[in-house]
Amino acid sequence: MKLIKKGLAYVDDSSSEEMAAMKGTPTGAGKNSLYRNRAVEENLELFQKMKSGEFADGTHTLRVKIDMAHINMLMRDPVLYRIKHAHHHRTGDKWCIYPMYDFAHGQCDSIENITHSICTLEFVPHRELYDWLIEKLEIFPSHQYEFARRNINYTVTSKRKLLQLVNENYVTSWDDPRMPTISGLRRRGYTPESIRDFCDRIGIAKRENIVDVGLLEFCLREHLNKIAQRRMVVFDPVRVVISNWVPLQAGGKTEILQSENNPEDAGSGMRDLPFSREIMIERDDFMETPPKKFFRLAPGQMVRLKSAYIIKCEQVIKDADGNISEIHCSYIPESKSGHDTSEIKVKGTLHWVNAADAVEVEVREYDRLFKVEDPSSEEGDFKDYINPDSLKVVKGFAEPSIKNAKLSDRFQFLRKGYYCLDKDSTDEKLIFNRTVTLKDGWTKEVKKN
RNA sequence: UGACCCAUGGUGUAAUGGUAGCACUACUGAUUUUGGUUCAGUCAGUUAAGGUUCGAAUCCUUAUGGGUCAACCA
Repeated sequence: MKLIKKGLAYVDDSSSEEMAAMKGTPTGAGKNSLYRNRAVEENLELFQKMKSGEFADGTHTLRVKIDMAHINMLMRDPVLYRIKHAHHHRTGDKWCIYPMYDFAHGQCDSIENITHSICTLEFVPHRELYDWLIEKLEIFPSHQYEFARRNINYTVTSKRKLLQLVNENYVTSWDDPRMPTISGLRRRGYTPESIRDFCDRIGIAKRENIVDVGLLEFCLREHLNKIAQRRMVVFDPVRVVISNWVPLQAGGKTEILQSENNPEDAGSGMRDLPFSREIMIERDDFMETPPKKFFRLAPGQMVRLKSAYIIKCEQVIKDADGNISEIHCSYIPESKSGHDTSEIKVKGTLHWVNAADAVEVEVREYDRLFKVEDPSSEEGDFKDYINPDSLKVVKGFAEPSIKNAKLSDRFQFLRKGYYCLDKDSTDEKLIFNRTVTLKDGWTKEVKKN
């Protein structure tokens, strides 16, 4: 109203197409609207009618009168209000006009006495209009400051693009653990501390950027390493029989061992770990003909079982197809963890679970959502570059203490990665999300050779 | 054929006109009952050309490269 009365705003009857045609181009001036010089009284009356719903959607707009030849296209008489017969939760159906973003922006900031209104770089040209409106409206002078948005490689951060991923079912929901949304990251197991640390490290500036997702993962691992409870879970098991352990049937027993919950946190305590004649280890922790520097199990070689004993591989049992079905090992009784008097030094330590009470769990392994670093800058649609293998569901066999897992717990599955319980879990079936893997020096070593 | 924004190692980000630094990554090595962690170290940078200045990443000019702008979207 103030602008109309000042003779700075007018009601325009042009259609959207007509207005676009008269707007000109970045290199050519636009033309004045036929309705630009309406009398103040007439404008007030028409605007009143727009508001009260006497016109159909799209028939009229309220525009501000600046300069149709302005070098900044946003200053060529931009629209302030358009008619929309939309139901509003406060005004119901009585109020039929809605402001454009540029018109509302400065006033919202001003009403709240915002001194620094920050936004992304594409709004730089809008600042001129923002300032112009504040000046003419004579309201509190908020100021807009622009910075570059933060991008992360192998994903998209645009809300509009993320919306497509949800709507078109490329992911299950906004909180799908592959989504770079707060709810997605949270469900995936990211801690708030790690996200804040990441934000501090990447800083803020005006230049285009794509931050390496590796930095986010570094912040995450650094925090998780300090707080995550250690557990042992075997994913692709092979059975190991401790040949010199007395079988249960012959009076042998299950020994209860102790293991620290977190070696980085002295106050985190210990937990019980059953150990007996038959255990499971990771299939790729054994090789019949190992390369150099393979510090795991191999015929005749010794390794330590974490928090348990040192074992020596004596014999490999294969099935009819030649696949390894069992590995027979002897254990060194004097090498018990914490009471080792054997003086044997081994290079490798393996995680394991006791076969008799292993708990089967489902594990969801996530990978990057896109195959390329910057999906939006590639040819064609960004969705053409979605990684089809971003979710892999696998089985795991966990030590019995896993049954006490709560939704808020963070775990490190030894030598594997960080995991958390997913909300899809039931009492019968525990489901874990892989938050992030551990740094893996060995695969790198293998690739070199 | 216009206007505006931006340009520092592979990545991200610092440096009243005064020694180009920090972090991640990569690579070496040490430690390790997680090939994790930790510790020590190495490689690597001011887009280019002029100008101003005792002195330029910083100021000026031009060039080059990248981004943005023609919704009744936000």
